[in-house]
Amino acid sequence: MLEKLQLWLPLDEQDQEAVCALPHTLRTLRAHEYIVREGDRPTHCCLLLSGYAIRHKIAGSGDRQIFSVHMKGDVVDLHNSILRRSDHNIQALTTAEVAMIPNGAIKQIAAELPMVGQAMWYETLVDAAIFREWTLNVGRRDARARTAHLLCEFSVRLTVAGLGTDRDFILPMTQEQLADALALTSIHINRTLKGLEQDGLIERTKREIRIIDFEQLSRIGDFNAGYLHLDRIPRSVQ
Amino acid sequence: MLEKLQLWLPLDEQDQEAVCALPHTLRTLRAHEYIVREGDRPTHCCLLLSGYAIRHKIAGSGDRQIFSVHMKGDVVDLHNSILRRSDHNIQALTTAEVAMIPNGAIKQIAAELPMVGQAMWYETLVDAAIFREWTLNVGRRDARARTAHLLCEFSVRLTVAGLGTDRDFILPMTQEQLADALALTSIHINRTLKGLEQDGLIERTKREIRIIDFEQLSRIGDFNAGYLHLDRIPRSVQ
DNA sequence: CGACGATTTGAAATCAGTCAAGAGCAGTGG
DNA sequence: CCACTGCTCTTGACTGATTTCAAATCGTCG
Repeated sequence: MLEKLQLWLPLDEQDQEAVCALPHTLRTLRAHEYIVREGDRPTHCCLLLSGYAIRHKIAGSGDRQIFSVHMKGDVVDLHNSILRRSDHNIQALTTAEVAMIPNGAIKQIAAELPMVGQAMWYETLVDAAIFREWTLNVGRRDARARTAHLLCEFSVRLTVAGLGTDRDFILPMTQEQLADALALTSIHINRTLKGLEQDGLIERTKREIRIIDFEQLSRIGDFNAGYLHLDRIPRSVQ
Repeated sequence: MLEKLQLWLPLDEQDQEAVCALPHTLRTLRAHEYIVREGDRPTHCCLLLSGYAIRHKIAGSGDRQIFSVHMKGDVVDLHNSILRRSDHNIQALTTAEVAMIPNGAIKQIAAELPMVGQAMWYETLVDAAIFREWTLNVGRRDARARTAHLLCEFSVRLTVAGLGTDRDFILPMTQEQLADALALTSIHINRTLKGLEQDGLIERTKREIRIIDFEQLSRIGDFNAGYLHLDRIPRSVQ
Protein backbone atom coordinates (compact mmCIF):
# COMPACT_ATOMS: atom_id res chain seq x y z
CA MET A 1 0.00 0.00 0.00
CA LEU A 2 2.89 2.27 0.71
CA GLU A 3 3.98 2.08 -2.85
CA LYS A 4 0.81 3.45 -4.35
CA LEU A 5 2.19 6.91 -4.58
CA GLN A 6 5.52 5.85 -5.99
CA LEU A 7 3.74 4.66 -9.06
CA TRP A 8 3.52 7.96 -10.78
CA LEU A 9 7.26 8.30 -10.77
CA PRO A 10 9.99 6.48 -12.59
CA LEU A 11 8.94 2.90 -11.98
CA ASP A 12 10.99 0.84 -9.55
CA GLU A 13 11.90 -2.85 -9.21
CA GLN A 14 13.32 -4.22 -6.02
CA ASP A 15 12.87 -0.67 -4.80
CA GLN A 16 9.26 -1.53 -4.26
CA GLU A 17 10.14 -4.19 -1.76
CA ALA A 18 12.35 -1.78 0.11
CA VAL A 19 9.56 0.75 0.28
CA CYS A 20 7.13 -1.83 1.57
CA ALA A 21 9.67 -2.91 4.11
CA LEU A 22 10.04 0.56 5.58
CA PRO A 23 9.53 0.44 9.31
CA HIS A 24 6.35 2.17 10.33
CA THR A 25 3.72 2.45 12.99
CA LEU A 26 0.04 2.77 12.27
CA ARG A 27 -1.97 5.42 14.03
CA THR A 28 -5.47 6.72 13.86
CA LEU A 29 -5.90 10.44 14.24
CA ARG A 30 -9.03 12.24 15.26
CA ALA A 31 -10.36 15.18 13.32
CA HIS A 32 -8.52 18.42 14.14
CA GLU A 33 -5.60 16.59 15.69
CA TYR A 34 -2.24 18.13 14.84
CA ILE A 35 0.31 15.94 13.09
CA VAL A 36 3.07 18.53 13.13
CA ARG A 37 3.13 22.00 14.59
CA GLU A 38 5.11 24.97 13.37
CA GLY A 39 8.38 24.99 15.26
CA ASP A 40 8.47 21.24 15.91
CA ARG A 41 11.40 19.06 15.02
CA PRO A 42 9.52 16.13 13.59
CA THR A 43 10.99 12.68 14.05
CA HIS A 44 8.61 10.85 11.80
CA CYS A 45 7.07 11.44 8.47
CA CYS A 46 3.62 10.17 7.73
CA LEU A 47 1.75 8.62 4.90
CA LEU A 48 -2.00 9.16 4.79
CA LEU A 49 -3.87 5.91 4.43
CA SER A 50 -7.35 7.32 4.77
CA GLY A 51 -8.99 10.61 5.66
CA TYR A 52 -7.80 14.12 4.92
CA ALA A 53 -5.18 16.48 6.26
CA ILE A 54 -4.29 20.10 5.64
CA ARG A 55 -1.15 22.19 5.75
CA HIS A 56 -1.59 25.62 7.19
CA LYS A 57 0.09 28.50 8.85
CA ILE A 58 -1.32 31.15 11.14
CA ALA A 59 -0.55 34.82 10.65
CA GLY A 60 0.11 37.18 13.53
CA SER A 61 -3.42 38.50 13.16
CA GLY A 62 -4.73 35.05 13.93
CA ASP A 63 -5.94 34.49 10.39
CA ARG A 64 -5.17 31.11 9.00
CA GLN A 65 -3.99 30.23 5.53
CA ILE A 66 -4.37 26.69 4.27
CA PHE A 67 -1.84 25.77 1.55
CA SER A 68 -2.94 22.34 0.53
CA VAL A 69 -5.28 19.55 1.35
CA HIS A 70 -3.96 16.02 1.40
CA MET A 71 -5.70 12.76 0.82
CA LYS A 72 -5.14 9.02 0.72
CA GLY A 73 -1.72 8.15 -0.62
CA ASP A 74 -0.04 11.50 0.04
CA VAL A 75 3.17 11.52 2.04
CA VAL A 76 2.24 14.41 4.14
CA ASP A 77 5.29 15.88 5.72
CA LEU A 78 8.38 15.08 3.81
CA HIS A 79 8.93 18.83 3.79
CA ASN A 80 9.13 19.14 7.52
CA SER A 81 11.06 15.94 7.95
CA ILE A 82 13.88 16.83 5.64
CA LEU A 83 14.17 20.44 6.70
CA ARG A 84 14.93 20.15 10.36
CA ARG A 85 12.37 22.45 11.85
CA SER A 86 8.78 22.64 10.75
CA ASP A 87 7.66 25.97 9.37
CA HIS A 88 3.98 25.15 9.19
CA ASN A 89 1.27 23.05 10.76
CA ILE A 90 -0.21 19.84 9.50
CA GLN A 91 -3.54 18.90 10.91
CA ALA A 92 -6.02 16.11 10.36
CA LEU A 93 -9.17 17.46 8.76
CA THR A 94 -11.17 14.34 9.39
CA THR A 95 -10.49 11.14 11.23
CA ALA A 96 -7.46 9.75 9.48
CA GLU A 97 -5.25 6.70 9.46
CA VAL A 98 -1.55 7.26 8.95
CA ALA A 99 1.61 5.24 8.78
CA MET A 100 4.41 6.94 10.68
CA ILE A 101 7.86 6.35 9.25
CA PRO A 102 11.01 7.42 11.12
CA ASN A 103 12.95 10.19 9.40
CA GLY A 104 16.11 8.17 9.54
CA ALA A 105 14.59 5.40 7.48
CA ILE A 106 13.41 7.91 4.91
CA LYS A 107 16.84 9.48 4.55
CA GLN A 108 18.47 6.12 4.40
CA ILE A 109 16.28 4.71 1.68
CA ALA A 110 16.69 7.95 -0.28
CA ALA A 111 20.45 7.62 -0.09
CA GLU A 112 20.61 3.92 -0.87
CA LEU A 113 18.03 3.67 -3.59
CA PRO A 114 18.37 6.66 -5.89
CA MET A 115 15.13 5.97 -7.70
CA VAL A 116 13.17 5.99 -4.49
CA GLY A 117 14.94 9.17 -3.47
CA GLN A 118 14.02 10.76 -6.76
CA ALA A 119 10.46 9.60 -6.39
CA MET A 120 10.17 11.30 -3.03
CA TRP A 121 11.85 14.40 -4.35
CA TYR A 122 9.38 14.38 -7.17
CA GLU A 123 6.52 14.20 -4.71
CA THR A 124 7.72 17.26 -2.85
CA LEU A 125 8.14 19.12 -6.12
CA VAL A 126 4.56 18.44 -7.08
CA ASP A 127 3.59 19.80 -3.67
CA ALA A 128 5.57 22.91 -4.47
CA ALA A 129 3.81 23.21 -7.82
CA ILE A 130 0.49 23.05 -6.02
CA PHE A 131 1.65 25.77 -3.64
CA ARG A 132 2.51 27.98 -6.60
CA GLU A 133 -0.85 27.52 -8.21
CA TRP A 134 -2.47 28.15 -4.84
CA THR A 135 -0.62 31.45 -4.56
CA LEU A 136 -1.73 32.46 -8.02
CA ASN A 137 -5.27 31.54 -7.11
CA VAL A 138 -5.29 33.51 -3.90
CA GLY A 139 -3.38 36.44 -5.31
CA ARG A 140 -4.81 36.98 -8.74
CA ARG A 141 -8.29 35.57 -9.07
CA ASP A 142 -11.54 36.91 -7.69
CA ALA A 143 -13.75 34.97 -5.31
CA ARG A 144 -15.76 33.23 -8.00
CA ALA A 145 -12.76 32.08 -10.00
CA ARG A 146 -10.87 31.05 -6.89
CA THR A 147 -13.69 28.90 -5.68
CA ALA A 148 -14.26 27.34 -9.09
CA HIS A 149 -10.56 26.60 -9.36
CA LEU A 150 -10.48 24.83 -6.03
CA LEU A 151 -13.47 22.72 -6.95
CA CYS A 152 -11.78 21.71 -10.18
CA GLU A 153 -8.54 20.82 -8.43
CA PHE A 154 -10.39 18.69 -5.92
CA SER A 155 -12.42 17.00 -8.53
CA VAL A 156 -9.28 15.96 -10.39
CA ARG A 157 -7.24 14.96 -7.37
CA LEU A 158 -10.03 13.05 -5.74
CA THR A 159 -10.62 11.19 -8.96
CA VAL A 160 -6.95 10.31 -9.22
CA ALA A 161 -6.98 9.12 -5.62
CA GLY A 162 -10.05 7.02 -6.36
CA LEU A 163 -12.24 8.97 -3.98
CA GLY A 164 -14.87 10.36 -6.28
CA THR A 165 -15.57 10.97 -9.91
CA ASP A 166 -14.86 14.09 -11.83
CA ARG A 167 -18.49 15.05 -11.29
CA ASP A 168 -19.41 13.94 -7.83
CA PHE A 169 -17.43 14.23 -4.68
CA ILE A 170 -17.65 15.10 -1.07
CA LEU A 171 -15.88 18.18 0.10
CA PRO A 172 -14.28 17.23 3.36
CA MET A 173 -14.17 20.86 4.50
CA THR A 174 -16.50 23.30 6.17
CA GLN A 175 -17.09 26.62 4.51
CA GLU A 176 -14.89 28.21 7.11
CA GLN A 177 -12.03 25.92 6.14
CA LEU A 178 -12.67 26.64 2.50
CA ALA A 179 -12.42 30.30 3.37
CA ASP A 180 -9.04 29.71 5.00
CA ALA A 181 -7.88 27.92 1.90
CA LEU A 182 -9.07 30.60 -0.49
CA ALA A 183 -8.22 33.60 1.66
CA LEU A 184 -11.80 34.78 1.85
CA THR A 185 -14.34 34.86 4.65
CA SER A 186 -16.72 31.99 5.16
CA ILE A 187 -19.56 34.39 4.54
CA HIS A 188 -18.25 35.24 1.14
CA ILE A 189 -17.59 31.59 0.32
CA ASN A 190 -21.17 30.94 1.09
CA ARG A 191 -22.40 33.61 -1.26
CA THR A 192 -19.99 32.49 -3.95
CA LEU A 193 -21.04 28.85 -3.79
CA LYS A 194 -24.61 29.95 -3.93
CA GLY A 195 -23.82 31.97 -7.01
CA LEU A 196 -22.18 29.03 -8.75
CA GLU A 197 -25.16 26.89 -7.88
CA GLN A 198 -27.67 29.42 -9.12
CA ASP A 199 -25.82 29.63 -12.40
CA GLY A 200 -26.22 25.90 -12.83
CA LEU A 201 -22.51 25.08 -12.58
CA ILE A 202 -22.72 22.92 -9.49
CA GLU A 203 -25.29 21.34 -7.24
CA ARG A 204 -24.93 20.83 -3.54
CA THR A 205 -26.53 18.72 -0.91
CA LYS A 206 -24.77 19.24 2.38
CA ARG A 207 -21.08 18.63 1.78
CA GLU A 208 -21.57 16.82 -1.44
CA ILE A 209 -20.74 18.72 -4.58
CA ARG A 210 -21.88 17.73 -8.01
CA ILE A 211 -20.16 19.47 -10.86
CA ILE A 212 -22.70 19.98 -13.59
CA ASP A 213 -20.46 21.56 -16.15
CA PHE A 214 -16.77 20.89 -15.61
CA GLU A 215 -15.86 22.56 -18.87
CA GLN A 216 -17.33 25.86 -17.92
CA LEU A 217 -16.34 25.63 -14.30
CA SER A 218 -12.73 25.21 -15.30
CA ARG A 219 -13.05 28.13 -17.66
CA ILE A 220 -14.39 30.32 -14.88
CA GLY A 221 -11.74 29.05 -12.51
CA ASP A 222 -8.97 29.47 -15.06
CA PHE A 223 -8.12 25.87 -14.29
CA ASN A 224 -5.55 23.87 -16.18
CA ALA A 225 -4.43 20.62 -14.65
CA GLY A 226 -0.86 20.94 -15.88
CA TYR A 227 0.49 22.02 -12.52
CA LEU A 228 -0.62 18.75 -10.96
CA HIS A 229 1.97 16.98 -13.13
CA LEU A 230 -0.16 13.96 -13.77
CA ASP A 231 1.61 13.13 -17.03
CA ARG A 232 2.36 9.63 -16.02
CA ILE A 233 -1.05 8.84 -14.68
CA PRO A 234 -2.98 6.68 -17.14
CA ARG A 235 -5.85 8.68 -18.47
CA SER A 236 -7.31 10.34 -15.47
CA VAL A 237 -9.55 13.30 -16.07
CA GLN A 238 -8.32 14.12 -19.55
CA MET B 1 31.64 28.77 -7.08
CA LEU B 2 28.96 26.23 -7.67
CA GLU B 3 29.32 24.92 -4.21
CA LYS B 4 28.42 28.10 -2.43
CA LEU B 5 24.87 27.03 -2.03
CA GLN B 6 25.67 23.55 -0.92
CA LEU B 7 27.25 24.98 2.15
CA TRP B 8 24.12 25.38 4.12
CA LEU B 9 23.38 21.70 3.83
CA PRO B 10 25.03 18.66 5.30
CA LEU B 11 28.65 19.38 4.49
CA ASP B 12 30.28 17.33 1.79
CA GLU B 13 33.81 16.08 1.06
CA GLN B 14 34.79 14.75 -2.34
CA ASP B 15 31.24 15.69 -3.25
CA GLN B 16 32.48 19.24 -3.61
CA GLU B 17 34.84 18.27 -6.36
CA ALA B 18 32.06 16.50 -8.19
CA VAL B 19 29.85 19.56 -7.95
CA CYS B 20 32.59 21.78 -9.25
CA ALA B 21 33.19 19.34 -12.05
CA LEU B 22 29.60 19.48 -13.26
CA PRO B 23 29.54 20.28 -16.95
CA HIS B 24 28.10 23.68 -17.60
CA THR B 25 27.92 26.54 -20.05
CA LEU B 26 28.08 30.15 -19.05
CA ARG B 27 25.54 32.56 -20.45
CA THR B 28 24.65 36.16 -19.93
CA LEU B 29 20.98 37.01 -19.98
CA ARG B 30 19.48 40.39 -20.64
CA ALA B 31 16.85 41.85 -18.37
CA HIS B 32 13.39 40.43 -19.04
CA GLU B 33 14.77 37.47 -20.93
CA TYR B 34 12.92 34.24 -20.21
CA ILE B 35 14.94 31.34 -18.83
CA VAL B 36 12.06 28.89 -18.87
CA ARG B 37 8.50 29.30 -20.05
CA GLU B 38 5.43 27.57 -18.75
CA GLY B 39 4.91 24.47 -20.85
CA ASP B 40 8.56 24.04 -21.81
CA ARG B 41 10.45 20.82 -21.32
CA PRO B 42 13.67 22.27 -19.99
CA THR B 43 16.90 20.48 -20.80
CA HIS B 44 19.13 22.48 -18.53
CA CYS B 45 18.97 23.79 -15.06
CA CYS B 46 20.67 27.01 -14.20
CA LEU B 47 22.61 28.47 -11.38
CA LEU B 48 22.48 32.23 -10.94
CA LEU B 49 25.95 33.74 -10.73
CA SER B 50 24.90 37.37 -10.70
CA GLY B 51 21.77 39.39 -11.22
CA TYR B 52 18.21 38.54 -10.27
CA ALA B 53 15.49 36.30 -11.60
CA ILE B 54 11.85 35.74 -10.75
CA ARG B 55 9.42 32.87 -10.94
CA HIS B 56 5.95 33.77 -12.04
CA LYS B 57 2.78 32.55 -13.60
CA ILE B 58 0.16 34.41 -15.55
CA ALA B 59 -3.55 33.99 -14.83
CA GLY B 60 -6.14 33.84 -17.55
CA SER B 61 -7.04 37.44 -16.82
CA GLY B 62 -3.53 38.45 -17.76
CA ASP B 63 -2.58 39.29 -14.21
CA ARG B 64 0.77 38.06 -13.16
CA GLN B 65 1.77 36.52 -9.86
CA ILE B 66 5.42 36.40 -8.85
CA PHE B 67 6.25 33.59 -6.41
CA SER B 68 9.82 34.23 -5.62
CA VAL B 69 12.80 36.33 -6.46
CA HIS B 70 16.16 34.66 -6.89
CA MET B 71 19.63 35.98 -6.45
CA LYS B 72 23.28 35.03 -6.68
CA GLY B 73 23.84 31.44 -5.69
CA ASP B 74 20.30 30.17 -6.19
CA VAL B 75 19.79 27.16 -8.40
CA VAL B 76 16.88 28.54 -10.19
CA ASP B 77 14.97 25.81 -11.87
CA LEU B 78 15.55 22.51 -10.25
CA HIS B 79 11.78 22.36 -9.99
CA ASN B 80 11.18 22.50 -13.68
CA SER B 81 14.12 20.28 -14.50
CA ILE B 82 13.08 17.39 -12.33
CA LEU B 83 9.40 17.59 -13.11
CA ARG B 84 9.32 17.11 -16.84
CA ARG B 85 7.22 19.98 -17.96
CA SER B 86 7.51 23.47 -16.58
CA ASP B 87 4.42 24.82 -14.87
CA HIS B 88 5.66 28.36 -14.48
CA ASN B 89 7.92 30.96 -16.00
CA ILE B 90 11.37 31.98 -14.91
CA GLN B 91 12.58 35.30 -16.15
CA ALA B 92 15.66 37.40 -15.64
CA LEU B 93 14.80 40.52 -13.73
CA THR B 94 18.06 42.25 -14.47
CA THR B 95 21.02 41.39 -16.60
CA ALA B 96 22.18 38.10 -15.18
CA GLU B 97 24.96 35.58 -15.56
CA VAL B 98 24.04 31.95 -15.27
CA ALA B 99 25.71 28.57 -15.49
CA MET B 100 23.57 26.13 -17.46
CA ILE B 101 23.88 22.53 -16.30
CA PRO B 102 22.33 19.69 -18.31
CA ASN B 103 19.49 17.91 -16.53
CA GLY B 104 21.12 14.58 -17.05
CA ALA B 105 24.18 15.63 -15.12
CA ILE B 106 22.00 16.85 -12.28
CA LYS B 107 20.10 13.60 -12.03
CA GLN B 108 23.27 11.61 -12.28
CA ILE B 109 25.10 13.41 -9.53
CA ALA B 110 21.99 13.20 -7.36
CA ALA B 111 21.88 9.46 -7.83
CA GLU B 112 25.57 8.84 -7.37
CA LEU B 113 26.30 11.15 -4.49
CA PRO B 114 23.47 10.94 -1.99
CA MET B 115 24.66 13.94 -0.01
CA VAL B 116 24.61 16.14 -3.06
CA GLY B 117 21.19 14.80 -3.94
CA GLN B 118 19.95 15.62 -0.49
CA ALA B 119 21.45 19.06 -0.68
CA MET B 120 19.58 19.80 -3.89
CA TRP B 121 16.41 18.34 -2.46
CA TYR B 122 16.91 20.58 0.53
CA GLU B 123 17.24 23.58 -1.72
CA THR B 124 13.92 22.87 -3.41
CA LEU B 125 12.27 22.38 -0.04
CA VAL B 126 13.41 25.77 1.11
CA ASP B 127 11.93 27.16 -2.09
CA ALA B 128 8.67 25.45 -1.20
CA ALA B 129 8.81 26.96 2.28
CA ILE B 130 9.21 30.39 0.72
CA PHE B 131 6.21 29.72 -1.52
CA ARG B 132 4.14 28.87 1.51
CA GLU B 133 5.09 32.02 3.34
CA TRP B 134 4.40 33.97 0.17
CA THR B 135 0.91 32.50 0.02
CA LEU B 136 0.28 33.43 3.63
CA ASN B 137 1.52 36.90 2.90
CA VAL B 138 -0.67 37.39 -0.12
CA GLY B 139 -3.67 35.70 1.38
CA ARG B 140 -3.81 36.89 4.93
CA ARG B 141 -1.99 40.16 5.38
CA ASP B 142 -3.04 43.64 4.37
CA ALA B 143 -1.06 45.81 1.99
CA ARG B 144 1.10 47.41 4.65
CA ALA B 145 2.02 44.14 6.34
CA ARG B 146 2.63 42.43 3.02
CA THR B 147 4.98 45.09 1.86
CA ALA B 148 6.83 45.22 5.16
CA HIS B 149 7.17 41.45 5.10
CA LEU B 150 8.67 41.45 1.64
CA LEU B 151 11.17 44.13 2.61
CA CYS B 152 12.22 42.09 5.62
CA GLU B 153 12.61 38.92 3.57
CA PHE B 154 14.75 40.74 1.06
CA SER B 155 16.83 42.37 3.66
CA VAL B 156 17.65 39.01 5.20
CA ARG B 157 18.18 37.11 1.98
CA LEU B 158 20.29 39.81 0.40
CA THR B 159 22.42 39.95 3.49
CA VAL B 160 22.93 36.20 3.42
CA ALA B 161 23.84 36.40 -0.24
CA GLY B 162 26.30 39.17 0.53
CA LEU B 163 24.42 41.73 -1.53
CA GLY B 164 23.53 44.29 1.07
CA THR B 165 23.26 44.76 4.76
CA ASP B 166 20.22 44.23 6.88
CA ARG B 167 19.64 47.96 6.67
CA ASP B 168 20.58 49.04 3.20
CA PHE B 169 19.85 47.35 -0.03
CA ILE B 170 18.74 47.95 -3.54
CA LEU B 171 15.42 46.60 -4.59
CA PRO B 172 15.97 45.18 -8.02
CA MET B 173 12.29 45.54 -8.87
CA THR B 174 10.01 48.24 -10.18
CA GLN B 175 6.90 49.04 -8.22
CA GLU B 176 4.88 47.23 -10.82
CA GLN B 177 6.90 44.08 -10.25
CA LEU B 178 6.53 44.50 -6.52
CA ALA B 179 2.80 44.70 -7.11
CA ASP B 180 2.90 41.43 -9.02
CA ALA B 181 4.77 39.84 -6.17
CA LEU B 182 2.41 41.12 -3.50
CA ALA B 183 -0.82 40.76 -5.46
CA LEU B 184 -1.57 44.45 -5.29
CA THR B 185 -1.58 47.21 -7.89
CA SER B 186 1.49 49.30 -8.47
CA ILE B 187 -0.51 52.32 -7.44
CA HIS B 188 -1.28 50.83 -4.09
CA ILE B 189 2.32 49.72 -3.63
CA ASN B 190 3.35 53.27 -4.21
CA ARG B 191 1.01 54.58 -1.55
CA THR B 192 2.03 51.86 0.86
CA LEU B 193 5.75 52.53 0.48
CA LYS B 194 5.05 56.18 0.95
CA GLY B 195 3.18 55.35 4.12
CA LEU B 196 6.03 53.29 5.51
CA GLU B 197 8.41 56.08 4.69
CA GLN B 198 6.27 58.74 6.31
CA ASP B 199 6.08 56.67 9.46
CA GLY B 200 9.86 56.63 9.59
CA LEU B 201 10.23 52.89 9.05
CA ILE B 202 12.18 53.12 5.83
CA GLU B 203 13.89 55.67 3.63
CA ARG B 204 14.07 55.54 -0.12
CA THR B 205 16.12 57.11 -2.83
CA LYS B 206 15.17 55.66 -6.17
CA ARG B 207 15.44 51.92 -5.86
CA GLU B 208 17.52 51.97 -2.77
CA ILE B 209 15.76 51.10 0.45
CA ARG B 210 17.12 51.85 3.87
CA ILE B 211 15.40 50.12 6.71
CA ILE B 212 15.38 52.45 9.67
CA ASP B 213 13.75 50.20 12.18
CA PHE B 214 13.98 46.51 11.31
CA GLU B 215 12.45 45.54 14.62
CA GLN B 216 9.27 47.42 14.05
CA LEU B 217 9.12 46.68 10.36
CA SER B 218 9.21 42.98 11.07
CA ARG B 219 6.52 43.42 13.66
CA ILE B 220 4.31 45.19 11.16
CA GLY B 221 5.10 42.63 8.52
CA ASP B 222 4.56 39.72 10.90
CA PHE B 223 7.98 38.56 9.78
CA ASN B 224 9.80 35.66 11.31
CA ALA B 225 12.79 34.32 9.45
CA GLY B 226 12.15 30.72 10.44
CA TYR B 227 10.70 29.77 7.08
CA LEU B 228 13.95 30.64 5.35
CA HIS B 229 15.58 27.73 7.19
CA LEU B 230 18.85 29.48 7.74
CA ASP B 231 19.71 27.37 10.80
CA ARG B 232 23.04 26.36 9.47
CA ILE B 233 24.10 29.78 8.33
CA PRO B 234 26.67 31.26 10.74
CA ARG B 235 25.12 34.20 12.45
CA SER B 236 23.34 36.04 9.70
CA VAL B 237 20.71 38.52 10.67
CA GLN B 238 19.80 36.99 14.02
C1' DC C 1 -35.80 18.31 23.14
C1' DG C 2 -31.85 21.20 23.61
C1' DA C 3 -27.46 22.80 22.17
C1' DC C 4 -23.76 23.84 19.57
C1' DG C 5 -21.62 24.19 15.24
C1' DA C 6 -22.36 25.24 10.38
C1' DT C 7 -24.85 27.67 7.01
C1' DT C 8 -27.57 31.72 5.34
C1' DT C 9 -28.96 36.35 4.75
C1' DG C 10 -28.91 41.51 5.09
C1' DA C 11 -26.88 46.13 5.70
C1' DA C 12 -23.01 49.06 6.50
C1' DA C 13 -18.06 49.90 6.38
C1' DT C 14 -13.50 49.64 4.18
C1' DC C 15 -9.45 48.41 1.80
C1' DA C 16 -7.75 48.19 -2.53
C1' DG C 17 -8.74 48.80 -7.52
C1' DT C 18 -9.80 51.69 -11.55
C1' DC C 19 -9.46 55.71 -14.24
C1' DA C 20 -7.02 59.78 -15.37
C1' DA C 21 -3.28 62.74 -15.59
C1' DG C 22 1.00 64.93 -14.35
C1' DA C 23 6.07 64.78 -13.02
C1' DG C 24 10.73 62.86 -13.02
C1' DC C 25 14.43 60.60 -15.47
C1' DA C 26 17.18 58.18 -18.87
C1' DG C 27 18.29 57.13 -23.36
C1' DT C 28 18.10 58.44 -28.44
C1' DG C 29 18.80 60.97 -32.18
C1' DG C 30 18.89 65.26 -34.61
C1' DC D 1 22.82 70.57 -26.38
C1' DC D 2 18.10 69.88 -26.52
C1' DA D 3 13.70 67.96 -28.01
C1' DC D 4 11.45 63.57 -28.08
C1' DT D 5 10.05 59.15 -26.37
C1' DG D 6 9.07 55.83 -23.15
C1' DC D 7 9.20 54.11 -18.64
C1' DT D 8 8.48 54.58 -13.78
C1' DC D 9 6.72 56.95 -10.10
C1' DT D 10 3.11 60.00 -7.92
C1' DT D 11 -1.25 61.84 -6.75
C1' DG D 12 -6.38 62.55 -6.68
C1' DA D 13 -11.23 61.24 -7.04
C1' DC D 14 -14.37 57.66 -7.56
C1' DT D 15 -15.88 52.73 -7.64
C1' DG D 16 -16.48 48.22 -6.13
C1' DA D 17 -15.49 43.60 -4.24
C1' DT D 18 -15.02 41.70 0.11
C1' DT D 19 -15.23 42.20 5.05
C1' DT D 20 -17.55 43.19 9.24
C1' DC D 21 -21.25 43.06 12.23
C1' DA D 22 -25.54 41.10 13.49
C1' DA D 23 -28.98 37.74 13.54
C1' DA D 24 -31.85 33.99 11.90
C1' DT D 25 -32.16 29.13 10.32
C1' DC D 26 -30.70 24.45 9.77
C1' DG D 27 -28.83 19.95 11.26
C1' DT D 28 -26.86 16.67 13.96
C1' DC D 29 -25.86 14.40 18.06
C1' DG D 30 -26.39 13.21 22.81
